[in-house]
Amino acid sequence: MSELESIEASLRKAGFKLTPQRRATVELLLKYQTQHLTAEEIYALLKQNHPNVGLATVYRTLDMLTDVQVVNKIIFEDGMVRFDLKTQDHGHFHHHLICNICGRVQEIHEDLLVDIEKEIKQKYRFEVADHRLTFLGICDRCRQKRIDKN
Amino acid sequence: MSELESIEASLRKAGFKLTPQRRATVELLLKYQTQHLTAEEIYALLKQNHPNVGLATVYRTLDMLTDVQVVNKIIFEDGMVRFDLKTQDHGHFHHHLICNICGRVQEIHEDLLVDIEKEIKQKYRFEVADHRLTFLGICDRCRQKRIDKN
DNA sequence: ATTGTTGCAAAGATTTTGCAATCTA
DNA sequence: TAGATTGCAAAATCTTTGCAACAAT
Repeated sequence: MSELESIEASLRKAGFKLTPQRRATVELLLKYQTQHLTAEEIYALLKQNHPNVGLATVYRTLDMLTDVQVVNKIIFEDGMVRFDLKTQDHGHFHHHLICNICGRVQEIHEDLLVDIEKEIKQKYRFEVADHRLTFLGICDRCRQKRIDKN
Repeated sequence: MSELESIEASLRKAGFKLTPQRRATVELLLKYQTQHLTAEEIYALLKQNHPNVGLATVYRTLDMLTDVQVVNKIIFEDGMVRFDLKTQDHGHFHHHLICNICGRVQEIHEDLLVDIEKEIKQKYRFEVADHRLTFLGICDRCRQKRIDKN
């Protein structure tokens, strides 16, 4: 079963109808998997092939996909709301490196926090269900450019 | 020099005038240091003693305080923009535990990421300038309540 | 006195909602 | 066919801005 089919099955299972708009949105999210798109960006890309899709539908579809756990709704430090397909292999171990210079958002897929979560549980008696970890700084590309300039 | 005086000195140094509205805002942030207030919350609290302060002024004051590094503008997973006084002792080692049940935001003041930042730098050649770490889960209080119920 | 600052109201930006028309199952 | 879904426009939120009056240095 392809990833698309598996997502479509999740929707049906949750009792949602599979409309062309929803299918197109899921396909688009699959295509741009590595990126973190905003609702407006998704809307603009969708318009290219589906000129009369409405922005409200995009918002509603993204909400629904968030509900059924197909996408992650991520709010970064800049306050931008971005949507991101949840994929099996990435699971919940998914952190971000945000470059202060070029603004690029890089994902890293490894769990860095296993030991720290244990520590949190012991010290604060806090049951960790999920976490968000973001590093802000200067990415490799921008660092290289800086060196080149001098 | 009190914390208030030191903040007022920062403002003057940056060329800003010290108006009653600004002083009141800083005093309020000092008073509610442990909390993360939204602009609206700050506005409402301010109104109690300064009934004719404007919301726009609150936003402008908070922007200015962010510029001069007196407050942190933090955007959590819920998308709410919150403001938080930067204090010497807390520095940049300041993480959050957010309870999924009661919504309480708890700060923890220790640097958990020293080793991880080194790893990030080596693996991704990313120069870390700052970080944001948030744990989502169930706080001690809510966990206790759950146990009591059974 | 000069320049920054304020409050207000209007404008922006983003997201949500009401509703009649339309589609999916 | 029945109920969910859509597009549109209007509304709701949150934040910013223009401007004349005002206040801090």
